[in-house]
Amino acid sequence: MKVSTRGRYGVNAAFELAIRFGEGPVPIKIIADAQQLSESYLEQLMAKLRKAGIVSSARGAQGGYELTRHPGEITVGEVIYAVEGPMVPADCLLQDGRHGCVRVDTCAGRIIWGKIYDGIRSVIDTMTLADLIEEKERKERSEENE
Amino acid sequence: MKVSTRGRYGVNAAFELAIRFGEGPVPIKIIADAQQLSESYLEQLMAKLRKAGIVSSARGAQGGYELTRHPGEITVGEVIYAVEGPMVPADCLLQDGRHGCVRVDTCAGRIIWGKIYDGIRSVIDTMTLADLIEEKERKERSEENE
DNA sequence: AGCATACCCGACCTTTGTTGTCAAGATTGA
DNA sequence: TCAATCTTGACAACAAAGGTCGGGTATGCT
Repeated sequence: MKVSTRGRYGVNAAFELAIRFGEGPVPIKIIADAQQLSESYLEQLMAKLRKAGIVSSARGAQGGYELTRHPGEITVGEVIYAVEGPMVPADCLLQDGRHGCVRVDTCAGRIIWGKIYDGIRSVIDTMTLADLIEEKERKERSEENE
Repeated sequence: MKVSTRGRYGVNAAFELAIRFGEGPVPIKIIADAQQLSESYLEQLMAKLRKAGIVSSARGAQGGYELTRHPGEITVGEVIYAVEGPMVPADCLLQDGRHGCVRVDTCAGRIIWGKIYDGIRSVIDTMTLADLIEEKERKERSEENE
């Protein structure tokens, strides 16, 4: 039960872009350095974010990536969904309506996975990148007072 | 963000044992048939459950597996933990106290993963195998009335 | 022209999922 | 008691998916 590295790096990268929102395109190298991960891998994630319309890219010198919308309008869920697909703990929850699991009657776990799924979504679908920035700043302030 | 097959099969198997609690050892073949998965793979999961003290095993004819405690005293979380390790969405949440992530200050995701982790645990640590049985029976009753 | 940067693609390694093979222990029936 | 049979236990082999990296190409600024 892990968030894949895609999800983790993706959120971290989006967060980095959120901090720099409004400063123009940010090259991938900057993000990779800040988050200590390889440029090659990050590129693949940025491609997914671009295809999902979350970031835009600019080639050439002074190019890079930037968010297409204000950080307050992008939820963490959107980012995760873009890089690693739905945050559903078990595939049988995905199918529509009555045609879920082949063995609905014997699959006890569905009750559990459903509850977990609801819990996860209530977190990631309501929290935006702007909220993340705010929480981080609050945390830093409280640490200064120690 | 998936529960691995280990977790899913593990919970399903434990659930099957819970239904048969008190009837003596249940051979792995019965469980594998009921859940439609291979005996070989299930054996490996049962070995983990045994090492975790959740089930006991008896060899030879009339042997099999059974729960060591009443289904009401075994949480789903225990089972999942035994077969696939902690349900922590990101490893950096695991380390103790202040020594977590090497880059605590740059890791925005910790806020998110922490909230998700709390949500998941509140589900799986409170729900027991007996609760699962009860929920399933309730579901079946409501379907009869349709 | 030259440089900085995104973009595409393929190779490799690690982890997870899955199945099969053989050994070891316990019960049953003669 | 002995042998046949049922069952778990350990381990190896393989396939599939995810993660990681590097090289080469396209594009656009200066």
